[in-house]
Amino acid sequence: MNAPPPAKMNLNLPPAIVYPSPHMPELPEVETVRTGLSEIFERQPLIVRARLLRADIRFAVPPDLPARLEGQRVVAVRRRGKYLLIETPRVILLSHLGMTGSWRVVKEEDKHDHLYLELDDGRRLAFRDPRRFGLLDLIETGRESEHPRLRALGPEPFDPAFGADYLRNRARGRLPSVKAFLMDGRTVVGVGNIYASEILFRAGVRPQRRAGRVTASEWGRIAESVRSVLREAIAAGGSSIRDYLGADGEPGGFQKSFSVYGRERQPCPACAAPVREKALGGRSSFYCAVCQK
DNA sequence: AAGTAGTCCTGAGTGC
DNA sequence: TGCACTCAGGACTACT
Repeated sequence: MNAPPPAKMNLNLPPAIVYPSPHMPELPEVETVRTGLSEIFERQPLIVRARLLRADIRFAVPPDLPARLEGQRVVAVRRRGKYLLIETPRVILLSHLGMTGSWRVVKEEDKHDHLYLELDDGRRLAFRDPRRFGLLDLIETGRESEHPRLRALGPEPFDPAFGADYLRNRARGRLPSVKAFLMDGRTVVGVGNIYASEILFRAGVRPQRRAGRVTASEWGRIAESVRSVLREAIAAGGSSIRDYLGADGEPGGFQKSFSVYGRERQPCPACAAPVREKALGGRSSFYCAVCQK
């Protein structure tokens, strides 16, 4: 798949940069996939056959997964954080796209296809994941809140329970960086490495600030930025569903613009000072030292 | 208990 | 051209 944007590649581009999609599924991409899957499953097709091609992805896929899916009708597709829940009356197929996972309607087989769902409308849906960081599991319908992967997740960014007060209370006394704090799925779901930098740029807060030292008004801007950055990214992805889920499957036209991510040494879009890069907790982080305090 | 480091994987990019 | 090496990322596990 596409590599993340190497900054050197863009040295001569103007500040209003549009990068090729890094194609890394953060919450907006997962929501885009969810929308596409909902359309595919709109008429509640029967899964006539399920085929597990390899079970050794990030976590071992239960061997009885195909058998328990066959004969079921998909009635809904939901999202929790970056997890997708493909729901049937008896079982829920839980999937996480990891870094390189995708769901797509396929005709041709690929060596990175790990699960096929053959539907009674003749379509074949593939879970494809070259790096195998993804996850596939089954949950009994109605018991998703008990699943170990979902149980400890924090609020959705668009949930009323998420907001400035929530963040401030939770961050009290915390030593880790505000960026690591935001990326912790127990704090809030769906904020990955790319959007964490973008969110903190919009909020005017440096990523390396200790979470416990962020002020109330800064939390207000951060909470608002979490929602607005993700909302805009979802809106941008909405038109690219076919790129993710089309018959050809290649994510061609999806483009996304970033203010600071992947732009070290290039001008800040607000003040033109060079964007800085700093590793935080082993993850590359980007910020403007002038605009972010 | 909170915090940190290590781990999984493979394609793309880089350097020689 | 080919090979060795590094890097990217989410989120878990295993330490301190």
